[in-house]
Amino acid sequence: MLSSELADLAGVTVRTLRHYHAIGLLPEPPRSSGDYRQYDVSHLVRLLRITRLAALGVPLSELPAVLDDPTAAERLLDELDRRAAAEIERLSARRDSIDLLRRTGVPAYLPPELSAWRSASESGAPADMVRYEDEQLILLAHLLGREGTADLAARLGRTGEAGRAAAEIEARFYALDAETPEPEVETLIEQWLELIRPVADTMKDVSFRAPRALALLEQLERRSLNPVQQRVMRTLQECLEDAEGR
Amino acid sequence: MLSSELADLAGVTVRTLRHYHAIGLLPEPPRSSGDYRQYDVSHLVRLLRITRLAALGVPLSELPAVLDDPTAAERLLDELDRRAAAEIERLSARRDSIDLLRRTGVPAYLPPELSAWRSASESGAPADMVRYEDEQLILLAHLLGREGTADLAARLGRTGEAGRAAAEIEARFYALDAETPEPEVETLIEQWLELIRPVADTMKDVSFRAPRALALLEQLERRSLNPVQQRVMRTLQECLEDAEGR
DNA sequence: TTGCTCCTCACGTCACGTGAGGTGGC
DNA sequence: TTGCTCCTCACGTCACGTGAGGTGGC
Repeated sequence: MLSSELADLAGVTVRTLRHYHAIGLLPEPPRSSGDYRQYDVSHLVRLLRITRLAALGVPLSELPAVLDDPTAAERLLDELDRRAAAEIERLSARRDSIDLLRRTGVPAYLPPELSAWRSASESGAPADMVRYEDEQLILLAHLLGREGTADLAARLGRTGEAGRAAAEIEARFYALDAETPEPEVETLIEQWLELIRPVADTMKDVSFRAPRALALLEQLERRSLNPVQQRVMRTLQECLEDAEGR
Repeated sequence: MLSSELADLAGVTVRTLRHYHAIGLLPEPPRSSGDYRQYDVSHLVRLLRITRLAALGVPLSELPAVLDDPTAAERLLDELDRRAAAEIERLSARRDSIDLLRRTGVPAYLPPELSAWRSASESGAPADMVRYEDEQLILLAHLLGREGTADLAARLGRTGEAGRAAAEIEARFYALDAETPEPEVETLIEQWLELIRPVADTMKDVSFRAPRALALLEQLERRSLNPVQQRVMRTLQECLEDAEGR
């Protein structure tokens, strides 16, 4: 039979046959007139043995050994099974992420676990503040790790009244600039402190994967926040540290 | 921070950073003395956005679009999910095969579904007969397809007494050669017919995936069986056809 | 001065896919 | 004579891995 017949019978492409010839897996058959390859049933059987093992995940480079020695395959099976299981694990996690992304409706480059913490885009904050918030969440989620993020999201969930209050404060924070009257800034700090104090202990409790995590988050603030906003953040932090010191 | 710090923080290799620079995904940072790249937190965030999307299965070539336009990702999610699901399906089938191979203890290049049909290796048949039987099973399983093989194995299972009888007949068949006395050949044919007749209808019933399937199986016989064995096969077939004709 | 880390090419990986350009059989 | 199928190079794919060979900072 000709190349295309063999390929069709075995469910592969003609190019695959050529490849197997090139690496010595499949013997070259005799040629007919016009240099056409004439395969017979022995080539089909050889090819089926190859595709069978390839479907198990055996690399082509291992096939010469495995085709000749059945025990060689047996030593491989455990490893192949482990790899398949690990791959399935990865792909299942991927599907879970996709599912969560769709349910939260958040952009795909964001950690969906923290989607509830995203307030800027809904409160109509300026574009650069939306961007800052997104970047902060991306950085935070990575520095916390998968478990740490899930843990924090569970402990500091943003549901109901508390969530709305936090979002409202943040909206006012994102709107701050040099024009904001000083009393308004003061009021914001006071109200924010009141909201944060009860959960400050929980925040102290989180463990980051990198020692420089807090420094990185501060660098992001310095890059994205205006002077008034940076002053507010500093003041908040000092007040919390004072409270802890006492 | 330097290349290796950034890479460690993001959980990638330095080579990956270089690759992302080369394809324009990650901007080149300024250089310090000695031509060292000096990254800052903005590069880390950009990198994390990239790895996040890459982990979802988004190809790097799509990333420039997806990073700028959140809706672009949304259109991709369905496709990515389908691909992940299909991959999982493939890998699960692979694991099932590996599991079945281990349970049957059959060489990995054989179809484990038909492992019960493999008698030559256990009955101490000559090496070329073991080989023939294996090749026949490989070819048969492929020509029947996954479902067809499972179906046939279920309907013509080789368990208990009938299985032992078949194996015994086959052992005598594999031992046939020019030295075998004619009466013994005749007896074998008669006994084999008796065993096969009740299930001949079931055999007629199977549908092959390729029209040339029977011709291929016959070609394999012609390549591997000696003249006496081929004569036995022909006689068997003629008797079954006669019985059908009546 | 000695490692250590950084740098830039540049080829390799894995299993084929995809043309380009040419020839022979129905 | 016209398609159709076969043939042989040979470069491309995808996301980096892996040296080779050289330089600068602690």
